[in-house]
Amino acid sequence: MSNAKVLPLLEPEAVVPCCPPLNERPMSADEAEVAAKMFKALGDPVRLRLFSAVASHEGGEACVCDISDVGVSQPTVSHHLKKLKEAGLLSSERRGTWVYYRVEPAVLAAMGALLSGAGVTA
Amino acid sequence: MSNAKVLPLLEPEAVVPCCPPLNERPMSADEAEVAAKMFKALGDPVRLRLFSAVASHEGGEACVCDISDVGVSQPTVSHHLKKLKEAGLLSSERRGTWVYYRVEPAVLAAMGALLSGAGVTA
DNA sequence: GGCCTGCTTCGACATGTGTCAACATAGACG
DNA sequence: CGTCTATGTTGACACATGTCGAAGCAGGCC
Repeated sequence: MSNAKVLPLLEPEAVVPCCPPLNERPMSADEAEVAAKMFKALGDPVRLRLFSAVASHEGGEACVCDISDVGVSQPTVSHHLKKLKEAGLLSSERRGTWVYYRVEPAVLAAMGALLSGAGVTA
Repeated sequence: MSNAKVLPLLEPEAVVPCCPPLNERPMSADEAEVAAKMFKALGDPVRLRLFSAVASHEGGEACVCDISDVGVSQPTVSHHLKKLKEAGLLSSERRGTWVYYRVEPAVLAAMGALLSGAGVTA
């Protein structure tokens, strides 16, 4: 565990191109599968609060200890953070004693792109 | 397709003020409860496809018969449309033999506002 | 080394959710 | 009025999900 940490090094091209805006064309089954995962990740109140806590925290990252005051047990907090990480919305990094979570801007942008304009056009 | 299209005429006051952007401040439990409902509604692939089909349809509305080709049975389509309606994302109106569903722009705007900027700031 | 703190994983449980077949309802059309 | 088509509702069932307590792992500190 002491050797190099293999970082993703996500290039700007790697921005999730998941899908066109919702109102551009009917979504394909595959697109919907991908996009629904992201929405579902934010479809739980506890996860939404955790995510918001991380997103609004200084520097865009927060230690678990800083955000675990959402009314559920600590294992549950960990469970939800894992879900958010699996959905690509958060990334985590251990720094000494604490584990820090950070928002993944690319995925957020993708979701925003999905919604933006969806109610505007006809 | 030959009859009149009744446009929504929603007043601007009706915009759902559900919550601040995700990165502005940690969400309260109540806010998260409300917002999570909307995300959860789009957190299913079938619902996402149905919604996208309505949103991308001409005039922003579509008859059930136009969008029910998503690979599940008709009752299931009806069930999901009901869920989307309960979440405030769609509204329905019976016109003669057919029922037309239409996107609710205000809620879409609210969701977009939640996400917009969430990955941009720090 | 031994312990203490922070976080994750495991096992179990209750509840929620997606799905379908069968039935019910609403208009249109004869 | 009877029937046909288009949607919605009900009941049932399998599966996913949220939650917790207990145990495990990682790293700092004495």
